[in-house]
Amino acid sequence: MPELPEVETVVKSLQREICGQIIEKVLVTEEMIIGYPSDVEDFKARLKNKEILELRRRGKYIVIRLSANFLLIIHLRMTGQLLVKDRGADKEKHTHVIIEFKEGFDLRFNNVRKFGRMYLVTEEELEQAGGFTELGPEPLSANFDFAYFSGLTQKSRQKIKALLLDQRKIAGLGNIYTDEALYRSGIDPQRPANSLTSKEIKKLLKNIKKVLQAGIKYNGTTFSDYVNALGESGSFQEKLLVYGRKGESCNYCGCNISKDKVAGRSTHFCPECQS
DNA sequence: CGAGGTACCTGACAGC
DNA sequence: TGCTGTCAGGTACCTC
Repeated sequence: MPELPEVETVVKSLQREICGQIIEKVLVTEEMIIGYPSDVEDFKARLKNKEILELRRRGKYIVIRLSANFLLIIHLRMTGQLLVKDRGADKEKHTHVIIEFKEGFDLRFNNVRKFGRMYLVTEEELEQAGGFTELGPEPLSANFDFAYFSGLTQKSRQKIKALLLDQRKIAGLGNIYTDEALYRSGIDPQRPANSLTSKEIKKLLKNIKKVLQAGIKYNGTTFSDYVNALGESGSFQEKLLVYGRKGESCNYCGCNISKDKVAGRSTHFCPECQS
């Protein structure tokens, strides 16, 4: 479900609700959600009485900084939701973890497909494990610039779509925003990365940033599951030019938008503008 | 290194 | 109504 703009929106909405809260109790009804520590009782015990200090995003990860140097790191994968709920609210069918705050409300982790994960580590543990070094730069940061991106593309024969989806190279792009950025740049998703001209690289770089910023501005893209921490949908789906528009006409040339498998993912593109 | 496949899970939807 | 197959915003892991 969520890519960078959706995760960013969740973090922002959550920040306002849970900063400064103290954790009283944690309920875990689906143990596979807890990626670390391996003992769920440790997970629960470590969280007890910790204060929520700060929230941030790294790629598609949500990073919650807690007191005593702990970090609660969450990946929503396809269908994860983090929701602020009243203590008495009905537990939904796919609520797998509930973090109860002393003030009387909860943070609940819903996840239909159970792919999402929560990791509770100390700063030291994270560092020992190599931290987030496996993740590429943030696409909206100044580090993600022409020099970096052209170096990346020029030394790879990968299909450009596969490269954009590779979190070790760029952290945060997913299937929707990749298709949108490639379409807006007029680049065939199948092109080998090292076949892009310098002009195309510039254009793609600019459009990656633009499409992500627009996604954030419209609070993300909601097709089915994605909502922010208050249960509110995003609206960027209304601005999509190719994703989910198979058979509809291209805004520029009028021909039908196609959908094919590229790099193992369903890929939407205009066969005319992106040839 | 790159490509392609499988697996993890559940639900929605199309077609019969 | 119900069965079957396909697909889904992500990623890890395997083989060729």
